Amino acid sequence: MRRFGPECCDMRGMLGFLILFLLSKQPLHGQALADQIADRRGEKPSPGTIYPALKNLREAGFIREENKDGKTIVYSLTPRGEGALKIAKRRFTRTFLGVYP
Amino acid sequence: MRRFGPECCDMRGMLGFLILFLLSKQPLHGQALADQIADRRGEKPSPGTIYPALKNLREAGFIREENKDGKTIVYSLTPRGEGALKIAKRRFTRTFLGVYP
DNA sequence: TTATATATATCGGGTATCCGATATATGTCA
DNA sequence: TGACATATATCGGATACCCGATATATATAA
Repeated sequence: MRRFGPECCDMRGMLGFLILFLLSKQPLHGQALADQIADRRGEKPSPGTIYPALKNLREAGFIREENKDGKTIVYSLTPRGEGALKIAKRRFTRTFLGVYP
Repeated sequence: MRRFGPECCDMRGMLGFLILFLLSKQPLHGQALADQIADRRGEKPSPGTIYPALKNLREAGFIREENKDGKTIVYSLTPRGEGALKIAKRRFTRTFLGVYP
């Protein structure tokens, strides 16, 4: 099926970026994160999507488990994650300059 | 290798969107398009990337060959492509709201 | 306690996406 | 004319990305 960018159902590479951005505004646990993404995209990422993505970001040293409160795990950005986000945002802005109305 | 979004070397799905957006501002041929993308991203998409992407968009009815001038082929948006871009831009804006500084 | 709902985790698999290499055609310059 | 650069095109291959299904653990309710 022919797709392009944000019209299609998945993010194809932008999910990690979006997660970092959302966590930079507010520490969240996995499900709350998925809910916020659902609000934006219109479709909630599946568990098989969100948890591996969080794992990758954690292994990359970009996020950490802030609060393991019983069932939930709250994630927040590490200093390294903040740096990576800053670079990514700059690149994102340059790449998509003018797309915003 | 661990990557996320626009920090990595490819766009993973955003390329078609970016092409549509650039062509909506100005009809371009393949190489000029690749050069504009290079200006934004910092890296020029390879021929094996840009031409299949254009082919997909053309087969989807989003762009057409406007001017076949000797060696170059100038592409521009069709009405259908404009409609698709409009939807995609709305979705993009919602999804990445707040990312721009 | 038992049953149910929620949160996290992982694995297998499908596929879109992109690149490198290569090929063809056209234009340009000596 | 020949040599070379540019533009387009396609193919094979690699892999990143995401989903569906499933599993485990914890919390809550009956």
